[in-house]
Amino acid sequence: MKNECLNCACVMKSMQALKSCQLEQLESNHAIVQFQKGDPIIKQGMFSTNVVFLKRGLVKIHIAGPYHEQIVRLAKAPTYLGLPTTIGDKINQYSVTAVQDSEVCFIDLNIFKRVLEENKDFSSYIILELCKSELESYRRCANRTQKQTRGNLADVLLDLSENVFESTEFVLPISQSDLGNLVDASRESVNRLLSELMNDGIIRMEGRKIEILNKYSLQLISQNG
Amino acid sequence: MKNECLNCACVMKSMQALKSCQLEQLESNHAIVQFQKGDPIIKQGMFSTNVVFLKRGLVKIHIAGPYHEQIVRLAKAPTYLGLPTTIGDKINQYSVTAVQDSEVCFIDLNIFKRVLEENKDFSSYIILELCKSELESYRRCANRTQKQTRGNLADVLLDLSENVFESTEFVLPISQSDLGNLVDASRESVNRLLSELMNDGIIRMEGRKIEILNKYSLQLISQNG
DNA sequence: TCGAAAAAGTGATACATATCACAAAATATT
DNA sequence: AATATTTTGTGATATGTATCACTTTTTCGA
Repeated sequence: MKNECLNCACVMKSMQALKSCQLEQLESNHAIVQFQKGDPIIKQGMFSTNVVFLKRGLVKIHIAGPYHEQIVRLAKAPTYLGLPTTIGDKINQYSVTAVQDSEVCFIDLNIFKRVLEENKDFSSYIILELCKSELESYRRCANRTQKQTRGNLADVLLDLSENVFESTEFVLPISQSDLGNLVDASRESVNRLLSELMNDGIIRMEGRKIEILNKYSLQLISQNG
Repeated sequence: MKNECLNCACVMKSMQALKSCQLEQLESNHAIVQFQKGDPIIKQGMFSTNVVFLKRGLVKIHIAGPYHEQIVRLAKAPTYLGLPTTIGDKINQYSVTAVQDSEVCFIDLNIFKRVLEENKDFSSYIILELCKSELESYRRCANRTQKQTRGNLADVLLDLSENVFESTEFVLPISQSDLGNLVDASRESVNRLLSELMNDGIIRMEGRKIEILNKYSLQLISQNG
């Protein structure tokens, strides 16, 4: 009987493979669940007792701000989800929702913590990831607040193209309203700015299908106001 | 010969005391340095090879945004400084500057990492801190971007009063210009809003000395626009 | 397949806040 | 003590974006 965890990125990403006894602990205390586009995976305000690992798919990480929902970022598989909110607080401090059909592995928090304690390399890896992720969150926040919407929108389009879909042509995984929540703007502003980008021949849009025609212009817009 | 680290909050904060051999490792690989108000402690863009622990004083953590410097937050002793930027990247991704005379302990990163690996409780503690800090940074970002300046300014004043100085009367540790960098507003706006708070009898100001006259009003302003 | 709900498109208007341009005050610096 | 530099105070103006109010289109569920 082969151990399912053995080839899972959850483990692979931690450079040093876990010992087989640790693998077994994970194996017997995890659950793999399928989620459909739109399904909530982690819900802010609920108890969290599981570490969540995204095996396949794309999700949005979002938090209830003082006035509206803010999308912190999109995350694509393979990656841990909600490590901070699972370890940092018994109650989820943010939500995670599938924006594409996704496959998720739930790992019992206590087991995860035990493996973390038993395996130095694994815990070093997790500490490193947490540090990087916090750095990233500082940078994101500085950009969001200082750039104006046009620049942030350009950033999102570039990120989707380069990192998420790795193509100049892709289908927007979220609504314009959510795009607004991701760049701290209203749905209407996003719409107007997208139209503008179309009129300027920088992108082509048909429904949610987007093609980036002029990446260089987008980069300029991202950098300047 | 007593070990200086023994009673330092750097160690104390990690619930379980370190073993004496670990204490000795820290003892022989740390350096305590005094900083004056205005002195840079960590500089963005420079190599980082030390974990930094703030023993005494008050600092600002700031990052160069696309257009101007942004103050991520103020941090008061005792606390680790720049764990994410020290562990997460060889090059500092943000700066830390003393805003009051401060005392800082530099610990060699390799030693720190070794102790981290050798002591489960310590590494659990650090992981927990990192998670909490990331949660906090999400929350802060959502507030900053969604609230308008008046509310953010009220937040800062409340935070200074309640958490930093623990008094309704205190001396502003930073300039109005920096206050602007902390609430994502221009120096002029901050100035006008402070005047407004004075005229409304919510605070009293004489130079940088501030007294909060009506905490409840400030809380209201923090919550509403 | 039809009706309802959600998403997208677009004009008019309002407003918070940036920016510019100075003057006055307070702090450093030599 | 004298001078330079930083900080603060305040008006006038410009502008990016939110908000409101509607229509059209697309998507979804019964």
